[in-house]
Amino acid sequence: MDKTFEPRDVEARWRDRWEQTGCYAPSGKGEPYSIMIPPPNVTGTLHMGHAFQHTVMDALTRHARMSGKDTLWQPGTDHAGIATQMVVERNLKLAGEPARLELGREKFVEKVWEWKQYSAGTIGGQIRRMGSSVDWSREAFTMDPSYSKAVIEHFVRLYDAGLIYRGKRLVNWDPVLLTAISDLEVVSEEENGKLWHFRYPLANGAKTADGKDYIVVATTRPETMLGDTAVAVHPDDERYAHLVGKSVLLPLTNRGIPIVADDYVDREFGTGCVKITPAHDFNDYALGQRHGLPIFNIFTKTATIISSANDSPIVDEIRRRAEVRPGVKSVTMWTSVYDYTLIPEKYRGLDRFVARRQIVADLEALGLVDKIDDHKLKVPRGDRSGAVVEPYLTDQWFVDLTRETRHDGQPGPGGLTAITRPAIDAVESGRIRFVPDNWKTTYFQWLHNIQDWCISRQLWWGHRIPAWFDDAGNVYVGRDEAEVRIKHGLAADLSLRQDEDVFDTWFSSDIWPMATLGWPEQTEALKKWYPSSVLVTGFDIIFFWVARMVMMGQYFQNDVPFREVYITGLVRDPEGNKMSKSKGNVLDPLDVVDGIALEDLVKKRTTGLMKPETAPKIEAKTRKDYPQGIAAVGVDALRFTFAALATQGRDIRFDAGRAAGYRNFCNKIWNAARYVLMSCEDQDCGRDGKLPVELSDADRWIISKLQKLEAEAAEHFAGYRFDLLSTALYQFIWNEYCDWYLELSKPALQQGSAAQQRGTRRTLLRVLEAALRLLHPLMPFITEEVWQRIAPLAGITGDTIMLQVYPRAEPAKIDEAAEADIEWLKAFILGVRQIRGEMNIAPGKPLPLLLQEGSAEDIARLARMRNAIEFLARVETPRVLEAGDSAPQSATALLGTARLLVPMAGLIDKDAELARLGKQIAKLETDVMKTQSRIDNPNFGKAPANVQDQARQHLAKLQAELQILQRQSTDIAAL
RNA sequence: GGGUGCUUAGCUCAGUCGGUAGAGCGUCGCCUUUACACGGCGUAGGUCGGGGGUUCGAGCCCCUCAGCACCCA
Repeated sequence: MDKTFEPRDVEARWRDRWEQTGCYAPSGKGEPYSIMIPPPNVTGTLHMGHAFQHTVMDALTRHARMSGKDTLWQPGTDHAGIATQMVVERNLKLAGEPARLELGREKFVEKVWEWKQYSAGTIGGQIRRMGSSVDWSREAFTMDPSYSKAVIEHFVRLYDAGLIYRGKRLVNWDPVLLTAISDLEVVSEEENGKLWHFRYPLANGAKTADGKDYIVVATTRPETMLGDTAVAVHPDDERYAHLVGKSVLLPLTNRGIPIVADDYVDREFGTGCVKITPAHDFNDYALGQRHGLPIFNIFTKTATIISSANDSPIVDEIRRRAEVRPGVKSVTMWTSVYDYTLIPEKYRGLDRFVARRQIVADLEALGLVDKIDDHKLKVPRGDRSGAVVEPYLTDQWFVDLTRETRHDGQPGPGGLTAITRPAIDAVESGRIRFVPDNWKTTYFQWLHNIQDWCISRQLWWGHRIPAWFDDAGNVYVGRDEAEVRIKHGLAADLSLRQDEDVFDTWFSSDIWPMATLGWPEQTEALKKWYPSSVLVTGFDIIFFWVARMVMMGQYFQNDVPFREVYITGLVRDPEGNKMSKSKGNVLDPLDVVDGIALEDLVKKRTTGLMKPETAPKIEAKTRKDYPQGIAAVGVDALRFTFAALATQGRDIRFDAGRAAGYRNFCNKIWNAARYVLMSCEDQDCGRDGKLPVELSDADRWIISKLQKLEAEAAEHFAGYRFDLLSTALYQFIWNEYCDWYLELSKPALQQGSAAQQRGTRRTLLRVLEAALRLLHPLMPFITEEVWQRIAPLAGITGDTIMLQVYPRAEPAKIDEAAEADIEWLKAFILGVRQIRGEMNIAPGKPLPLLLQEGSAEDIARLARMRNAIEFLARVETPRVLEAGDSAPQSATALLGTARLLVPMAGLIDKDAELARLGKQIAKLETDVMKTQSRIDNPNFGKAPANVQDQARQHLAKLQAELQILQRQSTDIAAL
């Protein structure tokens, strides 16, 4: 074996072999266990967050597999409609190729497919390199033909059940990407703006209470005034009560619009008068609905002012279905107006922000601007484009999630009953458990305030909506055009055109746990692995994805899609910022694995930026965070780092130093294995059991400790405590096995009998072999590599550690006596080391040593473990002092009630020993004081008896120790 | 405005049933001892965000204040 662990070689050796020999595929035996990968977007490459979650999933998968379960980790990728479409559009631009609209739909979609092949390949490569044991034979993609069929199927079934409707509604419109987006894709942040106060002249000679012939409305969006269809005041507002029912003359347009009363109006805000633009504001829309106001759309889909009859999607007058909804005061006939001639010519065709400036200027010229205040407001922007989102009236498809009964009046449950409530119930009833538990409140909160889900997107990349229109505007839904014609009895020559739009991506990934297993067919795989065992994902997609999978799983399979949801934290940069390409603080997990020079990292982070001007800042931060670049740590160390940082419900700051520390841990394991091999190869390791084997205290101690570790590992897997798991493994391997057991094995192998040597070798091998299996789910590569060499010597056969059984504790092997013996031994050796270390005595120099006031047990232990003590403490044979013996002046260490004495003659400086004792005495004195005052508390008698006893015993012990040290100090001082 | 977290050693974080605080990294000293310098041995470092309460006893439970983060409206 090499002297240092070289991860690259080892990883390369195993990852292909595991995959090719079918180790990743389900065994077909045992209890089913499955994890569905949250399909990464085919937008590029995996980031640290993926690597983290994949580490967790792979650990769970390997653990389940080793525990004998029929384990499936289902891989795949998501087409990620809008995100991927944007990536491809940008690539076309960078390559100087024709833009999307120039190419046309068919050619463009071909380009996206090319990109998908590339991106999925990159992602697959990354997943493979990380050692993730997914079943590649089942790899899925949300746009695969079979998957697409399932997407269509679930839409048609929901539609047929009256749970999907098409409606003209205000949606969040992205005027750059030209598509509707869902509420979840809008990010609102506070920005500095203005609050304009405009004077709207009263019509027909009406006057305000204080005699003015105008009222003042306040607005943050002056340009929308062209679409105003009312002014609203609060019904209880005395200032305006007499004006309700009267009209104002809308400036610039000279349209008369009514003054209405509605308690939506906040009397305290602005002037208490609000201009109402139902077509361009969600609140105004609702108000307009209540008051039967016309909806006057003034924008084209690129958010310029309409200028011709073809600009708006609203092409004819519509009549709102009479519908009673909560909050609707009256049912009114409701009319939408489209008439570009109502807009003064000078504004037609202007961009919304240009129009704003023009309108303010024109009102100013007319003396109608009352005042302009600075104002902070929440500006809604599309999370992809960053453009200000426009509430916009368009035809879209919705999933009903809010109605008790069907939207169309047919008998049957509505979405609230059929979809939303069962999803709430799945978690409320405990059939799905969130880990950590408190995420369920987030889940409930969203579901209790849910809106209908707009599932159509005006994109080209995605599943095209299976709806067809005839020339009369009738809509027919079916699995394909042929089915539609049959289902609705349409003539073969009736011309039908399919809806141009595609589904929201989440309206395809919502069936991921079912469709990847073959749904709608009730396949064997579906029967076996649905529900999946656990979903591992981030809290940021609880709404987008988790809740929606629960909805669809409950609806279609009448069962939850997963039994547990383990919510991971987000991986952040060293300062705690979210990692994002635009911030330039992303890390490629493989750059941590392979290492990267500072200059390369800077280059990687500053090329291809959306905003090239941010490059200097990004460069500075990168140089600050990683002044030496990043050292290669290998896959195992990176995985272990993620596990160690995976504390419950907390985001994790990635710390390259920590990863380097775990690389050292790998090296430690490697060298421990080297030592074990050197000690055991070509030796009698007690394998055949024919010759006598004798286990020492140390052997029984480490075996006992191993049992406790195994029990702990089981517990931590069950509780998803990968942080505690990794700490326990690290402690055991480094601080018990390497620091103590390996050292103890040295004297045993040098000086022990044949039977003792056999016992030691067997224990060295068996404990290491078990530790490797325990560690394997977190560190697959190094454990496999080492196991291949160790296992045969331990008498274990098998092709791979992957398919070995995960160690389980055997309580019978717990040996408290041996543990106590070794704890005593450690204390003994530490006492001597402490003196040696603090007195600066060379480590190799053998010391004389006396044991004073040792109990019978101390003396027996000393006799039994003398070899180990002499070897590890580097002492001459310790001499036991009898009761009457006088001791020379010595440096002292306490060992329970006994004392270890290192004679000072020629070794130890008087002052140094006094200083050392002084420190220990000071510490003991404060401890004594603390404990004493606790006992002296007059009410301490109320504490349970055992606690009192414990405290008194503790005090007595401290006092005894203190006394010994004080006496010692006085004696030495007197020299 | 509503909700969820967080604040513990220089840094990053554990801390289970309330019993008197731990780890890794870093610091400082000694050591090229035959598994490992990606190492060994030793050492220092804490008013557990502030205040109040419950309790024999609070990092942990309750109240309150401050700061930070995120989610929803």
